[in-house]
Amino acid sequence: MLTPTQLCKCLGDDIRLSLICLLHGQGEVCVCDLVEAMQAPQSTVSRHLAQLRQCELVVARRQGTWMHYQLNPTLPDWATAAIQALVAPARASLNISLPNAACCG
Amino acid sequence: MLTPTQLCKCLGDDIRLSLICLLHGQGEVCVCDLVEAMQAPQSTVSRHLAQLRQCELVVARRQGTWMHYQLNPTLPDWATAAIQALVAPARASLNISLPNAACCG
DNA sequence: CTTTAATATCCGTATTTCCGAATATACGGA
DNA sequence: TCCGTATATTCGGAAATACGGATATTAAAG
Repeated sequence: MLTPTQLCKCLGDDIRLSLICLLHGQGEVCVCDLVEAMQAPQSTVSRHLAQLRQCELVVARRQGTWMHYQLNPTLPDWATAAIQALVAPARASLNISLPNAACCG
Repeated sequence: MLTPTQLCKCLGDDIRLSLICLLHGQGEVCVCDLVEAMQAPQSTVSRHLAQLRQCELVVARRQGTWMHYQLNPTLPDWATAAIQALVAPARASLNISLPNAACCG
């Protein structure tokens, strides 16, 4: 089960926090869009996504070769509240630009 | 200035998160009480307190040989909100027991 | 000015985390 | 079945972090 320490460890990294920001309030986003938005190597983004999945901060759905990620909609309330508090200032400090167009249908 | 990533890094450690829990809602607490509550070597507690000070999550006041720590009362609102969301579940998962009696006047 | 108590800092070591190229896997289409 | 695309995992090495005993600092007291 997710602990506060684990949540903070997960969010205590620019790439992972950026990914959470990209997913927050966005429904599903596919990996290619995340990779493009992050401007980081695919393996790096994928590794961080795996870590977020491991902590159950995000859930993934396969659609053909594409994977669609979204924030875990069943997070405990305290985690949702903490993320909610962090997203806005994180977007500002990390300069998050949402991917305007989906790479895949 | 404190960034969300920094805040999460600071809170993403059992000892530091425990210290924050011990200070939250408590006004000032002196180091000896924190060391006793943590059951960790004094140098370890002091090192983590220094890190929390560095990020400005806590402030210290010297009174003779004692140092009194408290949560920084001028944290940005988003940081206060995030900490607020985390403290209760952290207390539960980390088994935080508040020091009942102050070691120093 | 020496001693004692409280706390901070130093330092070598152990552990963890991060990176990205290379490789593997999963899937759809030809 | 073979190929190409999307994504995940592996792997070795680099960098960051954590640890705690030893030592330094600060201040009060004698």
